[in-house]
Amino acid sequence: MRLARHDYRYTNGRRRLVDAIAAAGQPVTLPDIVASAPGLAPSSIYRNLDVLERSGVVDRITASGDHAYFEFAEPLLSHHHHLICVGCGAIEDFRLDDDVEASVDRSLSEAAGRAGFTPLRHSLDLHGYCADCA
Amino acid sequence: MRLARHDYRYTNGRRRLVDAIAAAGQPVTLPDIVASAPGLAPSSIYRNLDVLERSGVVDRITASGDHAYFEFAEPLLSHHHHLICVGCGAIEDFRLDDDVEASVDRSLSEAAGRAGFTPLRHSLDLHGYCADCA
DNA sequence: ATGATAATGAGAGTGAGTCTCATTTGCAAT
DNA sequence: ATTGCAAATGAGACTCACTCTCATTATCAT
Repeated sequence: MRLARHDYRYTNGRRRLVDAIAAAGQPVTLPDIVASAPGLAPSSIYRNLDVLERSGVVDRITASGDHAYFEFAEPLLSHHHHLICVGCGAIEDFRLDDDVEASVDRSLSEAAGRAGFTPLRHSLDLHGYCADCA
Repeated sequence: MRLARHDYRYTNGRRRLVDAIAAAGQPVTLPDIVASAPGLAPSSIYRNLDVLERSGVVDRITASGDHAYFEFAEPLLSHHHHLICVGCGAIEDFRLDDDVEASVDRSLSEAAGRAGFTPLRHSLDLHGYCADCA
């Protein structure tokens, strides 16, 4: 369990939070979580999302819109990107062909090198209208 | 002038705002703008950034961090991506080779098609440490 | 069981960004 | 130039996502 490595306890609330994210199957906001796990206190959810992020369980997605989105971290899911609907704000995951991903990585490394930049990760998001909003 | 098309006036404050963004040469936050153009009222800057965004003059970059970043829109600059420093939050522009860009576009279109998604634009950002923070 | 310590939750607090509205400015037409 | 009017300004009130506080409660090791 990833929490144990950081001296965090696997409590009831954290289990329900993880379950709620798992149940959604796509990135969720705080209201999404409250809706699917009523009774969890918002302040605790935020605190625990933070703990989970620090422990490498969850990634925070900062898109434009009122709320941040959360999903399981890339070591748990596999590397992927996001379709972000500019209409309703929904975020969906998708994957890219390995060869394209590899060429992107190569190009990014070059660009980083030229700028004296130490790369950690990249994000590639497609913005547009989802099937419902089109 | 792009503002005219939308019945917006090219006022003194808007000129100073545009000048401040131009002078920076890289994406800026509200505090950056206030620092380089003292006397501009924050409420007016925000209002005008909104006007400029709607008019297609300025793009808003929503990264993690306290403030949104603004830079000239892609029709004015050319298509580019961002190096985002997770240490200090600074954002720098960079370009990708045309052939890589083209293959990314092709792959994104395919992925969008599979999901019934209507693409508008993509964002590709590299997160890491800038030369100063490394 | 029992103690030490971390987690919880309710509500107060913070701060970026937005809204309001009385005043000022830019623009067009006389 | 002047006048009239609609749009822009700016100071401050307001909103609301998110964080912090702290007294209470749950978890874990012994």
